[in-house]
Amino acid sequence: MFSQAMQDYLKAIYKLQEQGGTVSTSALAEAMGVAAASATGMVKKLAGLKLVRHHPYQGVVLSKAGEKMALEVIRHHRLLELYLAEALGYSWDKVHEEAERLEHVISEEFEEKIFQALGRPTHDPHGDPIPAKDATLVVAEHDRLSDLEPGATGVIRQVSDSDAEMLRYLGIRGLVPDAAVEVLDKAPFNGPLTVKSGETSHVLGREVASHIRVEARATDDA
Amino acid sequence: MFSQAMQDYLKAIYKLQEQGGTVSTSALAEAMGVAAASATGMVKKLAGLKLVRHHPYQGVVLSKAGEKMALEVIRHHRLLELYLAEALGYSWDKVHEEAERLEHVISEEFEEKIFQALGRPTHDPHGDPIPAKDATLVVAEHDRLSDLEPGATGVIRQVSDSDAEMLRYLGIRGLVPDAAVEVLDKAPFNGPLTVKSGETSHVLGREVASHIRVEARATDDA
DNA sequence: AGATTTGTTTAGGCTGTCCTAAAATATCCG
DNA sequence: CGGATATTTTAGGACAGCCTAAACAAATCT
Ligand SMILES: [Mn+2]
Ligand SMILES: [Mn+2]
Ligand SMILES: [Mn+2]
Ligand SMILES: [Mn+2]
Repeated sequence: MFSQAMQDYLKAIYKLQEQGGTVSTSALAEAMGVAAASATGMVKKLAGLKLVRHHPYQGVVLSKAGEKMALEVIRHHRLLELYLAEALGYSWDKVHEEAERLEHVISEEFEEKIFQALGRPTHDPHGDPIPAKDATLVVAEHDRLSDLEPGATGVIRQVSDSDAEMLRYLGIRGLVPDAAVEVLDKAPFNGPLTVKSGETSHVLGREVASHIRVEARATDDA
Repeated sequence: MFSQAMQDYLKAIYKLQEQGGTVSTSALAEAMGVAAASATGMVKKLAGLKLVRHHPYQGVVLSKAGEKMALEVIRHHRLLELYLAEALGYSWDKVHEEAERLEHVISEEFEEKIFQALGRPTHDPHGDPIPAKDATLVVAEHDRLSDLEPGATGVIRQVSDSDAEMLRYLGIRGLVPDAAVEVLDKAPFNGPLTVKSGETSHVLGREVASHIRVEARATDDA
C-alpha cells in the first residue's frame, strides 16, 4: 500500500489543484508544512509510481490513479468527520483533527460500516461533498457569502473547515450548513457584513464571510 | 509522544511478561515478527527512556512507566474491539485486526467517547479485561476448559483472541463469554472434550479447549 | 538583453526502524 | 569442568521521510 505520507501529499496536491491547475512544489511544501526540498523529493517518488506527472521547475498534476487515491483518502476523511459528529457527538471544530489521523488506518470494511450507519451520506459536517466509492465527486460551486449583496437571501451550503477557531465561532451562531441567511448590510471598504439567520443578526468580517459558501435564492426585487 | 513501534513493543513485552516473568529478546522478536537484532535495538532505546529495564543477555522487564504505557495502549485496543463489535456490527473475529491499527491513532477524547457510549464496559468481546483510565487492571484467573473434568459445569469467561479462524469456529457454536457449558466427556491420551452448551453438544480438541477460560461452578457430587 | 530576484532541484545528512552477518555471552551436556 | 550449541548483542547497511545549503532555472526588472 501507499504510506501515510504519500496519501497526505496526494490529498494536498488534489486540494491545491482544485484551486488552480498545476501545483508548484513550494505551494505543496507550504501545505504539507515541510521544506521545499522535501516536497520535491516526494513528488519525484510519486512520479515514479505514476501517481503524478512532474514537469521540473513547472509543477505537478495528479494522474488518474493519483486522483483516485486522493479521493479515496478524502472519502475516508469526510465520512469519519461525519461519523465523529453524528455518532460520537464530537463538535464540528474537532472532527477534522481526529479524522486526519484515522483516515489512513481504517479498513474498507470500516469505511463501508460507517457509510451505512450514516445512511449513505453525501456531505460532511462542513458541507463538503463525500467522494463516492468509485472515486466520483459531485462538486457544486456556491457563492461566497462575502460576494452577496444586501437583500440577498440563501442557504449556507458549506463552511471552510480549515480553521477550528472559526468553526467554533460560527457554530455558536448557528451559521452552519442548511441554515437560511439573509444579507442585511454590507459595509464599504471591505467592511463587515450584517447577516440575519433565524431571529438573530450577526456582524461578520469579510474574511470570515468569504469562508462561507451560500446557495443564493433568486432575489425577488419586485 | 511514543512512536507506534514503541507502543507495540511495550504491549508485546507486557503480554509476554503476563505469561512468565522476564522476557527474552528472541521471544520479543518472535512476537513482533522482527529479527532478534531489531528487538535488541528497540529494547536498548526503551531502556534509555526508562520504560523497561534491560539486563543484557538476561531479558527485559517493563518499568512502572512502561507498564502504564502498555496498559494505555491495551485499553485503547480493547475498547476499540468492543466498539467495533457493538456499535458497528463487526464479527468478533475481525475486531482485533482493525483495533490493532486504530489503537495508536485515537485521541483521549475518542477513547472517552466510546468508553461512555459503551456504558463504561469492563471487558472486551473476547472476555479480556479493559484496563481502567488510571492503568489499573483487574485480572481474574480462570480455568482452562481443557483442565476441567467430565461433569464440571461453568461459564465461559474468556477466549483467546489470537486466532481469528478459531474465533469464527467458536462463535458459530455459541462458545463465547457468558455462555454456560458443561463438560460431558474427556477422551484419554489428550483426546477431545465433549462439551454441552445450551441444547447442543460440541466436540473440541484439547488445543482449542485450552484457549477457552471458564469460571467453574463448584461440582455438586452429592 | 543582462542582471537580479525568486522558485526549484540536487547534494549531503540525520533519525527511526528494520535487516544480515559476525562477535560475544550464556547454557547445556558429556 | 570444558567444549559444543543456542541465544543475544554489536557492527554495518538499507530505506523512508525529513532537513539545510548549494546549484540551477525561470521570471522580473532596468
Ligand atoms: Mn476506502
Ligand atoms: Mn470537513
Ligand atoms: Mn488513552
Ligand atoms: Mn480482544
